[in-house]
Amino acid sequence: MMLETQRQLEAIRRGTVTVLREEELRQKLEKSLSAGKPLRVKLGVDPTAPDIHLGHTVVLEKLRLFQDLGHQAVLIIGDYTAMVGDPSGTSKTRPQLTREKVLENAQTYLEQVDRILLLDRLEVVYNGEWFRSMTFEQVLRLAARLTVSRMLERDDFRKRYESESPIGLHELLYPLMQGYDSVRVRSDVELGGTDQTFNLLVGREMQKAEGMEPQVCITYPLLIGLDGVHKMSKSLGNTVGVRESAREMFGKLMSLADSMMRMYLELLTSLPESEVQALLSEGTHPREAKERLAREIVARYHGRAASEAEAEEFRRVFSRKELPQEMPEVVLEPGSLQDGRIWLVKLMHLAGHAASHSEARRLIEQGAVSVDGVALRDPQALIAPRTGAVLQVGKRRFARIRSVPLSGGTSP
RNA sequence: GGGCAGAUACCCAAGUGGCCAAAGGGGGCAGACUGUAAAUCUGCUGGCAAUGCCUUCGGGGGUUCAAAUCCCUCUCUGCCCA
Repeated sequence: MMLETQRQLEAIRRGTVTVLREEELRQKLEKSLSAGKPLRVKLGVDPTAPDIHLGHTVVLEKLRLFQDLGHQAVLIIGDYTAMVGDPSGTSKTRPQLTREKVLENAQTYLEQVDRILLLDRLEVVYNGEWFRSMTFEQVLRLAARLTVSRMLERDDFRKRYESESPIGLHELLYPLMQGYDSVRVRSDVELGGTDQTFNLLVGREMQKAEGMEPQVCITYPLLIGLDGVHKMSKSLGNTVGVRESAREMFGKLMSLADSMMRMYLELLTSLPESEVQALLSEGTHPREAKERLAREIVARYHGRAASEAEAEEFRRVFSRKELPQEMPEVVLEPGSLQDGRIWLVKLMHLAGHAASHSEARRLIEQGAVSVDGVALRDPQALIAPRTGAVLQVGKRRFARIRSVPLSGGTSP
């Protein structure tokens, strides 16, 4: 029993920033094991965006770890908290989502976590279940449990206050709501990113106030995004979404800064520590290590075969500078041609490789555009498209041209 | 409720009658160099078959030959007083 407790503790400790408090966790684990009663491990998510990215998956992976250890994972869908928008770590008020939007997002959210969590053993709860029917009196009583100065101690609020940017009154309620969730689901453990520390601690206080044994709070680092500087976040555009194609995922991961590799390997792959060490050692070329990392992560969402295929494709296109195996087609209707020719700028726009004609022009002037490997630098250029010709814009945007003959004709 | 300050492009921010499609920085894109890494250097970064034209400086209205810039009004934000 002692050994099992120790084993679980070690598994849980991996990758954490803080376990608060570790001694309580040990006791809870011991009690749980001897009574044969799994711990209730809470993770709250706000379905504010329909797409989840690797940054979100860090804690989800950890919740899965608890499932694997035999504990009860409780996923709270914050349909009500999403209507507030977690102020943690942000410098502005988040948009308040409508209930319909939130529920819609929640649905897609569950579809996406299915790759990570064991859904059949997951307890899913919406916090609207208890917030919806709360009376104003109850809200007031809850609100009396925290002070304004406590809130203003927080970096995020203080900065906003000092920079004279707005803080909505409702935002102050957020930690309270999250904390109350812990009371309602009687959580033994709550997981979150380091930015959640305050919210998690409020959970402890709320539970104590209700005479419950307080939850253990476990925090994990925030995954740094592709820019290598800021946390992964959709508004910063530095994300890898779990629903992106294998190709996109692979490419994005390969362009990761070297300094990010350790973090990604440790938080997103299940490679044993010894292998992680080997990959990061002098003996391994960073490109090799990164490729391994990319393969591991892509395999998680697209399967081994797709992941291997993508690795090969990547070597082909970027190391050997050959053409991709397959690429999107741009179909030219007869009507889009004049005297059998088309304006290059228009072709790029049609292929979706330039948002506007102006942008296409700029790209051409910058030498980013080629057809069949021949660079074209004249924005006025008209080209006679040959079916099968390859349009390339920049290093990574390709399209194969297909010219549709006049009706009745046969393909050349 | 009263007084004051403010809202500029993806973000921050300059501009206070024509020389403004709007300085600078960030971000992004492209080129060089590479390992589609980082760092660095260079260019671009509203739209339009384009030495010109059109739309854009919180919304609406006005003054003027001409408005991001002046006036009125509305909306939103912050500060001070109560």
